[in-house]
This record gives sequence, C-alpha cells and structure tokens, in this order.
Amino acid sequence: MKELDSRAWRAFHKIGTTLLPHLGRQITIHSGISGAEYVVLVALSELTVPTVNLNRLAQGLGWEISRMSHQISRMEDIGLVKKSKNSSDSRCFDVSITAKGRRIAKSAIPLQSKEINHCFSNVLTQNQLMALIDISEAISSHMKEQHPLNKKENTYEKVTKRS
Amino acid sequence: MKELDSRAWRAFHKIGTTLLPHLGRQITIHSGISGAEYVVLVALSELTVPTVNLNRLAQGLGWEISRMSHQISRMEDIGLVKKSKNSSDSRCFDVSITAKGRRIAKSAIPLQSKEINHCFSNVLTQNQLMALIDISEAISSHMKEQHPLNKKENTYEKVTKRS
DNA sequence: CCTAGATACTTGACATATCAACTAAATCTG
DNA sequence: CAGATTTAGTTGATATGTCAAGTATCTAGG
Repeated sequence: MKELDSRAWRAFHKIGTTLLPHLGRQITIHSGISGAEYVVLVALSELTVPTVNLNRLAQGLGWEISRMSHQISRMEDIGLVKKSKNSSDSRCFDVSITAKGRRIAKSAIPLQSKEINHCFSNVLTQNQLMALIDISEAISSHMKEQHPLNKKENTYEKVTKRS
Repeated sequence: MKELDSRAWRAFHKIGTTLLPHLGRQITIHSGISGAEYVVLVALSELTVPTVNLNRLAQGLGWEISRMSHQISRMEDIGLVKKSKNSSDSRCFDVSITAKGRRIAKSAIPLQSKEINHCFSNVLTQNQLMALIDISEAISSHMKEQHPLNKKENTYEKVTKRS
C-alpha cells in the first residue's frame, strides 16, 4: 500500500490529464472550437468592460504571454476576436470579442456546462465540490507566491542521443 | 455569488491547467526530460515484468495509441527505451526501459517527488488528500464506463474564416 | 533631454498533440 | 481455407505549446 501523498498525487494527475482533455474534445465536437478558444471566448464574454489588455488576459488565464499572443492572432484570423492598439500606451493591445465570437460562445457555453455537469459536478457530492474549492485555493495561493509565471531560473542539460 | 458547481469546476480547471504544467516544467529543469518522457519512464520502471505492449502502456496512461507511438519512437531515438516485435503476435511491440532510461528515472524521481511535496502534498491536509483520492475515483470510474478512449462519434463543423 | 533599463508584445523554430488515413497481421465466419 | 473484419501500430499533416530572440515603446535616473 502506497503512501497517502503518492496516491493522492496520482489520483489528481490522472483526472487532470484525462478529464480536462476529454472536456476540451467535447467542446470541439459540439461547437467546433478548441478548448483554448473556448476558454478565451468565455473570459472575454464575461468582461464588464469592452476590452482587455493582452497581458491581463494572459495573467487571468495563467498563460504565458507568448502563448496568448499566438492564440489571439489565430483567433483574430478566424474572426473570433479583435485586437487594437491601446491609444494611451501603444505597446499594449486591447482585445475584444467579436459578434461572431459572442454568438459562438453563447451557444457553446450551455452545451459545455451540460458536459461538465455530466462528467464532473453530478458525479461528486456537495462536500467534494467544496473540498475541491479549498484545495484549489490552497494550491493556487502557494503557487502564486512561490512560482510567479514568466520567470526563468533554468539551467538544465537536455537529454539527447549523446548524453 | 456563483453556484457551487461552477466554482468547483473553475477551481479544478485552474489547478489542472497550472499545477500540472508547472510540475512538468520542473522535471525538465531538474532532469532534462519532458513531463511526458518522465511519465513513460516511471511507468516502465515500475513494471514487474521486463516489457509491456505499446497498447497496454497507452491504456495504462490513458493516452491515445498514436500519441504513444510517436512518443516511444522519439524516446527510442534518444535511447531512453527499446522496442521490439512481439514474437507470438507480430503486430505487437514490446517496450522496455534502457539502462540509460533507468538511470535517468532513478535520479529524476526523487527530485520530482520533492517538487510534488513542495507544491502539492505539503500544501494540503490529510483530509484533503483523502478527498482527492475519492474524487478521482468517482470521476475516473464514471469516465471509464461513459467514454472509453479511442472511439469517435465526431460530427461537428469546424469554425473557420468562412462560417 | 538622453540614455539605460523595463515592459508589452511579436516572431520563428522547434517540440508535442491530435486526427485521419494507411499497412500488416490476426481472427472470425461461412 | 478465402474473404471480411478486427486489432496493433505507423505515418504525415496540421494545430497547438514553448522557448529564445527580437522590436518598439515607455519610464526613471542623471
């Protein structure tokens, strides 16, 4: 019998690497957009202001700025979002959702909620749901103070044929 | 105040999409192998028999067979694993870890355990760890019966410039 | 005001993941 | 046992993620 720590980690790892991808695929199946596109559209559609700064959007989702930049340009290409230079600081970009993006988000969100209920919420008890919120809070706040994103302290040697 | 369901899902989504990638990067930083390579090496190093079938290995990790195939050939290229045709069923391949792979796993595992303790186990209470095991069990067993991998029921229309 | 950082983002190369064919071997069925 | 089906795995195209470097703008110190 393995220790509790190890079993819990494996348990978490398993659902993290199966449930999340599964639900991403479901989005594609029912709405034709990727999981990443969905997440961005949801974030944008929930704004109380018309636009967000690229950087803030990335921070809000916990993404690297580079990833967000690529993602937003792809989404701009297919007309889901719009990007414009900020007038007061021209290094910055204001991102907003287009009508098309909003329309797609509007139809995708309830379908995705149904999937989430099916695979997640309905399968767990109230206590388990509350426990997850606490767990997430504990981990996130620890991560935030210990490992802020977009910082590098990287000095490894990659494993290749010759090592 | 959002409903419990939704908050719990967002909580889970957040740690699933920040902690897991973070720990993957840590592996690369301290051991020079990717998170995927690490997972495969750990699985192989824990075998009680010398080899596994590609397909079983994929199932054990919940990966698609195609992904596993690509991954194993890359790992064979850099000498972490070895692949050989099964003698009784020549469609099958037996995969095993090489000495080099085992050596790397051996040094990577304790480092990674330390990281996991740091970001995960030490941050949670015993009760939270136990709760996660139950949660994972509930979700996994539901998924297994509802959504077996490598099956397609896919009839969507992709979102592109023209839709 | 001028220069040395910082900041916000872009870009391109590369690694990895996913999907849709495709090949080959095994098994089933009449 | 021949042909059809299933199973195991490969392959290549495309999508996405990551990393290192680069550009442009802003800001702060002198």
